[in-house]
Amino acid sequence: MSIDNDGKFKKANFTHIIEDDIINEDEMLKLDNQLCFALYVCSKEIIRKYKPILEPLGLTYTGYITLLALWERDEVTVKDLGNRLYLDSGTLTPLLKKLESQGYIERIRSTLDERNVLIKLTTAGRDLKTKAYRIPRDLICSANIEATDAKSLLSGLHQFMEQIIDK
Amino acid sequence: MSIDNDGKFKKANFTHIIEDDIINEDEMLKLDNQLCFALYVCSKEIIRKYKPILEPLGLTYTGYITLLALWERDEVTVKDLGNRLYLDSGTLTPLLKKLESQGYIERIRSTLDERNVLIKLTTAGRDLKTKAYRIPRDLICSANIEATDAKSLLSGLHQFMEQIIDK
DNA sequence: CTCAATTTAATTGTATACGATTAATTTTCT
DNA sequence: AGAAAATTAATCGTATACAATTAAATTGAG
Repeated sequence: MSIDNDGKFKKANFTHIIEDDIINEDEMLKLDNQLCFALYVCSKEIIRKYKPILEPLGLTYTGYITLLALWERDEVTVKDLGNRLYLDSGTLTPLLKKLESQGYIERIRSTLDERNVLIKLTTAGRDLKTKAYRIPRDLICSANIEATDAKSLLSGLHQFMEQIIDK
Repeated sequence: MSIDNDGKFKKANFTHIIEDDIINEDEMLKLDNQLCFALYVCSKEIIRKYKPILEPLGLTYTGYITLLALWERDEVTVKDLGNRLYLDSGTLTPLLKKLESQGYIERIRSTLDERNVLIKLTTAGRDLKTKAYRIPRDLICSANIEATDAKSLLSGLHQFMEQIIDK
């Protein structure tokens, strides 16, 4: 328990000691101190900036990251895709049906294990990657992102995710 | 334009020069290099961890951050709340109606300017703050978050948001 | 003073997102 | 082999989220 300037005990359940700072509980409830809120706003705002860039390709942000995953590894199950994208079948099934209707992927029930549906890029889906090369650049430009800041933030996030995921 | 080891020009539209690294466009399209995807996954996973903590109070994450905003500044318009939460009236109106039905807030059409609807905490809404004090601690605990990491990530995010918002 | 422009919240339509459940299939246990 | 358990994708219900539009009120220009 800590003792403040005038020598009185602080009530333990009203203070946290983090490094050198004492942060009281009112501070902890301020929006500016919410890590999750900052993450949430940041991701939403960037996704908004993706919108006009992805729109010419007929893609939403979720469709885009699904294709990113498939360009890395193709002919995978819905389950595998969900693990990589942190999405479940409730989200993926309608999304994949749309990408199929757009001609970017095929959904093929596996014959080896009929529980599995394999997701496979079509030629059009594979070819789309060529057009996608400009997307990261266009985003960095339109969102005014500094590459160095983005890189350090990204590595901080990866480290953080290691901590919190599956705990 | 850069020249590589064997003296040939690299195709400018296939390379980026960032600091000392040359990152080719295939790398740029990998999920692990997507800052937005990391933000998006991180915020979703943390919001998932909030769920069981907020559920006893009858709150969703959006309801929670709305109350956080109101505990800081009360009797505000929907517009003001939207500016602070980065949400528009399409999201807020139904959310605020629900918080009203739960007895946490009142929605009062302003008499000074009848376009405005003022959002005002009820006594129950103000009293809920006492129960909310434990939420940040509970989350940090259940999500296994290191306070020092969270603090540095948060400051990195605030700095980043300065860059990208309203550009 | 009056009409056009602006502002505000609500509404509508579309797209996510996830928990829970379901149906079909496969695996495991005995 | 055969029943129980586990796995997979799909479905259902609920909650976000946002762009675009609408309706009402206020402001501003002439």
